[in-house]
Formats: sequence, structure tokens, C-alpha cells
Amino acid sequence: MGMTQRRETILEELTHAQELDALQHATEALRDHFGIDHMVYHWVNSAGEQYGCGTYSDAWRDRYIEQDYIRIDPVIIGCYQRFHPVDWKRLDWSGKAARAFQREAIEYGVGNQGFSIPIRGPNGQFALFTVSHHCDDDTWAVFTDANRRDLILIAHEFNQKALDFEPERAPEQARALSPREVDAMTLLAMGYSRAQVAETLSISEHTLRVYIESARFKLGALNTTHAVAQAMTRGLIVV
Amino acid sequence: MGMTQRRETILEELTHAQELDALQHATEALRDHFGIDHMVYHWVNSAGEQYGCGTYSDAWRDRYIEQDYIRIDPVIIGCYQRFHPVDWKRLDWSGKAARAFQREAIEYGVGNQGFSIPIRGPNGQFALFTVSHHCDDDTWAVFTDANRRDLILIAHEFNQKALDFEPERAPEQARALSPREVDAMTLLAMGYSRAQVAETLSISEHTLRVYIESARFKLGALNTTHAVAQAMTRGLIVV
DNA sequence: TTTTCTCTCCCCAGAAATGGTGAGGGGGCG
DNA sequence: CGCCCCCTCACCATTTCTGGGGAGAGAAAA
Repeated sequence: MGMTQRRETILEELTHAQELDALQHATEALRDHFGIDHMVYHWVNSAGEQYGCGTYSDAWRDRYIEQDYIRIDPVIIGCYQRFHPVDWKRLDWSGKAARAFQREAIEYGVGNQGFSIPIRGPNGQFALFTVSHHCDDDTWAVFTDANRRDLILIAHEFNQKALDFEPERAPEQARALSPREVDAMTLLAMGYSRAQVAETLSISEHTLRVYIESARFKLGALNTTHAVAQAMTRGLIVV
Repeated sequence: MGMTQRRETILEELTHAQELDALQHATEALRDHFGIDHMVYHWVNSAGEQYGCGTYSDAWRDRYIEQDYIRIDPVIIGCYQRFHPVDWKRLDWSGKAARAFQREAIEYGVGNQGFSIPIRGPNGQFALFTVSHHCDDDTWAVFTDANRRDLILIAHEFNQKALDFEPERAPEQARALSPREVDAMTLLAMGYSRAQVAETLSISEHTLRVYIESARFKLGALNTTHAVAQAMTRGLIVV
């Protein structure tokens, strides 16, 4: 499975890729280096937007998006609830839709084996890094055991690249909230009503409203719920 | 800085630790192996609860919690908005409170240098892995450059351990929201009013209310804002 | 030092959200 | 087939939030 020196070279290429083309090239080089069928980085956003790069066929990618498979893909669903990298065999493939999906994926050239690493960034960002291959269970187990750590690091690199390439997806730096505003947003995010927040902070509800409005203004939010969501997204409060 | 063989041994110990004592021991062994002052894993819980293990003094940990420093600690605030590991020097230490905090931390034995890695797990889990040392900038830069990748993997191990040890800390696995509920929560988080959401989804406002209430129930939320905040921390919606 | 921000308090009326209950058709899973 | 969940719609009264105003003291930053 290739020489260590060559791996270092490819990782360098990945780390220094400045454009999607270069990233795509590094991805293919890595896949070939590992001697597997596919390597994919897939940015998922539950609003349905997707973005990524990898070596799946265009036909499969189009099919996946067109069918909104993201909603039933056990890899997505399973990784969403895990921290650990996971072998596809350990996912939940029961259910009619999931099995049909798997069958179709293999028809489109996806391997019968797979290993996916969930990655999370600020702002609830979620992405997957997957390697896939067509082989028997034992061969695959040997491969994943041997390369698990490298794959975690590569997944990390990919996500870093994705965040670098698409900074607009990361929250813009907002004017910081004042301590009282943070308190207000935090308690509201914890489900307190305005009256409860005011009581908790030992201030009048009128005063509290000033904070909320001021926070709303600073965050460019349309209403309280929006302001809380924005404060969370931008990492201004930790709930 | 130590032999590779020994590092492997310690990593094995970390990987196979079954109890907090063993974890603590592995932490100290790793710190000594790297030849640094501190190594800390710090779990920041949704409700503001904290938990972790590491080599900071008990006095400092107590002081930190007692003073609610989590609210002003630039390491927390900065890492919350980043994906990349970050050197403390690159954080925002302007502001009186932040500088006072830093001064006090050093008095309590925290290093003047630090390197922190944000880690995120399912359900909005957030933790930090930090190494800290007392030395000059150049020495520290050499250290972090040389060990960046290993530290990322170690951070990963720590979080895996934390999730293994305290599965109950992960907020109860909420029943997944239905597609319509996700739509509703997402649009509400975007600042739409109920009427606007209903129009956008082409359903009656009455129907929309059913979704919101059902989502609130599933999330154990007290009101709409709380439900949206919960959906966000649990990674059920991405805004 | 000046200016900007923060914290605190108050009024009012209209708009929006909430809680409780009820009901019918459709789909998947055991 | 029965059960459970999803999607859709409706009415009632009550509570809560929002959008306009205005005002003064003190602290921090430029």
C-alpha cells in the first residue's frame, strides 16, 4: 500500500491546496495511494445544501441529491449521532428504504465496504469524510485498523480546507454583546420567559426588554428567537 | 522530547483506560512525556456544567468555576468559533477582564503559552483539549509545530473516552424531528414569524402550530425559543 | 477628556404566541 | 391487520411579546 514518503508528499499537497481543483487532485492521489475505490468529503447542512469533493461518480452524486437521499442515508444518520469514526457494517441498515439505498449505491460504483468519520465545526457545521472500497470484510478490517489515525487527520485537513475555501459559511464576527445582554440571551435560550428572566436577573421586565432589543439590534435579528439563534450561531452564548 | 516507543505505550494506556483514575494517570504520563506543564481536557456542557480531567491545580479549577470564568475565558470564546487548533497568542486578549483573567491564571500555575483544540461531538457537545507551558514564544512554536498532529489525535482520544465514560452527559437522545418539524424550526431560527413560516411552507398556521408544539414536546422545550435553541445545540437544524 | 457604551427605570396599545381539544387520511413496521 | 407516527386543518380565551416613545448615572474606551 504505497510508501510512507509518498504519503507525506500527498498530504503536503492537500495541506497547501488553494483551489478546489488542487483539492480534487489531492483527493484522487490519496485514494490511489491507499489503493481504495473512493475517498469523499461531504459537507452536509440540513437545510439540504450540500457541498464536497470526492471520487464518487457524477451520476451517483446527482442521483443522491435529486432523490434527497441525505434524509435516509444510514451513514449520515448514524454519523450524526456519533463522535467515533464508524464502519458502515455497524450502522443500521434495517428498514426498506435503507436497503434499497444501499443496493443502488453499489450499482453506482460505491464500495460494499465503507468507513466514515463525522466532523463538526463551529456553528453546528457537520461534514463527513468517507473511504469506501469493494472487498471482503477481513481485508477491510485490516485496512481500517492500519489507517484509522491517518484517516482522522486527513478528515481534519479536509474540513480545514472546506472552512478556508468557504469562509462565508462561517459566522461573521458580530459586535460582542454586553454581559447583561449575554445573560438575557442565555436565559431565553434556556427556555425562560421574559418575566422569568427579569426575575432571575433581578431587574424589571422593562429593563430586560431594552437588553433584548439592543441585542436584537446588534445581531441584526428580526425577533427574539432569531436573536437567540444568532447569538448561538456566532458563539456568543453557550447554552 | 522522549522516544516514540514510549509515546506509543502511553497512548495505549490512554486508549484502554477504563476509569477516570487510569485516564488521569495517562494524562499525567503524557504531560511528562511531552515535557510540558499542563495537559487538560475540559468538557463544556450545554447547561454551563463543566467536567474534565487534567493537570491544572485544584485551586485554579475551583477558582475558575467559582468565578464563572467560562464566560470571559478567551480560550473558550475563541475556540467556540473555530475549528482549527489555536495558539493562545492568536486569541483576543484585549479587554480588562480578559487580561486580569490571564494574569490570575498564570499566578495559579497555568503556563503563559497554550495551545487549545476545540472538539465537538453529537448533540452540540463541546470540549477543549489544551496543552500549556511556561516558556518563550519560539520554544513554544517549535513544540506546537512538531506535535500538532499528535495532539489532534490525543484530543480525539480524550473525547472518545469522555463519551464512553459519561454517556449520560450527552443530552438524552432526542427522538429525531420529522422533516416538517425540521423545516419549522429552521425557518423560526431564521427569524420568520409563525405566519411567515406557514406561508413559506404553504400550510395553514394552525398546522404549523402542531409542528412547533410537537417539536417542543420531543425536545422537552418550554417554549418556541427554547425549542429552536435545543434543536440547534443538538445539531438537528443548521442555520 | 470627550465620547461611546452600559445599566437601570417607566408608559401604552396592538400584534403575536400559547394551551387545550378535536378530527381525518396516509404510510410503514411487526 | 393493528399500531404508531406524519401531515393537514379548526376554534377558543389568555398570556406574552413587540414597537414606539423618553431619561439619567456611571464606566470604559479612544
